[in-house]
Amino acid sequence: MMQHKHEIISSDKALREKGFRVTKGRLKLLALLEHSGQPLSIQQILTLWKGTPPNVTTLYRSLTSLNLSEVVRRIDLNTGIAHFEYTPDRPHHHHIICNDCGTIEEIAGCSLRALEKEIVHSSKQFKNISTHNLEFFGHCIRCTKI
Amino acid sequence: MMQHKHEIISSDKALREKGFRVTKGRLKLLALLEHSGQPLSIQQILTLWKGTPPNVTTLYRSLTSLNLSEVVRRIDLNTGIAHFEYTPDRPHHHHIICNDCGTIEEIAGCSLRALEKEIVHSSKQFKNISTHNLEFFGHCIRCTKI
DNA sequence: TCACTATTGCAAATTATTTGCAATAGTGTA
DNA sequence: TACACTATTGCAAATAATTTGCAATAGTGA
Repeated sequence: MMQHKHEIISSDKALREKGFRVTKGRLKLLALLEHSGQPLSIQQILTLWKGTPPNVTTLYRSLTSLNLSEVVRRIDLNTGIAHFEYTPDRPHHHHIICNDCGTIEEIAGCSLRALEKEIVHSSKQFKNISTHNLEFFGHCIRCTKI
Repeated sequence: MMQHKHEIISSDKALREKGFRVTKGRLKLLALLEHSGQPLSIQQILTLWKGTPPNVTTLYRSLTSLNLSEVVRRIDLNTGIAHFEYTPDRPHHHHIICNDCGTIEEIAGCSLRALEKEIVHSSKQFKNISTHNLEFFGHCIRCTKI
């Protein structure tokens, strides 16, 4: 309980530091994302929303602010639409997506820091890597059997 | 010269094996992608096209076929639109993209095979990874100075 | 509590991508 | 080479995702 409270407060801070306001809608959106435990698309967010959902436009704008505040991460699962996941208090990680059914599995941890250093070291144009997107694709056992 | 011819012929084969036809438009598209040496968006392809460009619809359809033939790879650079790059005779690799100006630098090689094995080993739902998308983001030196 | 400005909702505009259909062009076979 | 078969193309129109403008509303600091 207290921990949950604590997370909300830290998201607050992240937003404020970027000059964004902490609104009820954004908090509810964050709670929804945190709760789902999965990267969600805009449509999925609207479906899961309890009560009157915000306007789609608002959702896009909120997610952009949250993303810039690094409280939410925007990821691309090769589906052509954006997905968003809650990031505070969760280690950076990646996913495997089933090419057939779309099942998403989270992969614990990420060991690419060393690789980033190497890249920055040998690159001429880049001396700084802020982040990376890594997603794996394959077939889950259910879809392999079929 | 001969080498170039050779590459075209192997793309031919890849298309045919998937039951696709080798058309003039597709060959020209492949040549364009190969030549640019960069992942290109649909709009960029149209801009770079010499002579009367194909219809956008055709471009989408051709790129889909080429992608299925594994002669072209569709990648997501977090820009919201699809990018396509030529793959034959080139080792699998990734990119760094500048968050400010969009500069794309190719990173030679890819060392994720071992990681893929580990993942498959510890995953319950996935026993097979067919591919992965990995892109790094940062600021190029030009944009860092500004 | 008040003034200032970011955020929201709504309608409408963009932009990316897909679909249907008739005309055209590749491909295998004779 | 000619022919039949069917994938591909172009065009128009439909979807789908995302963005923009503007007035009303709500969060923030003083």
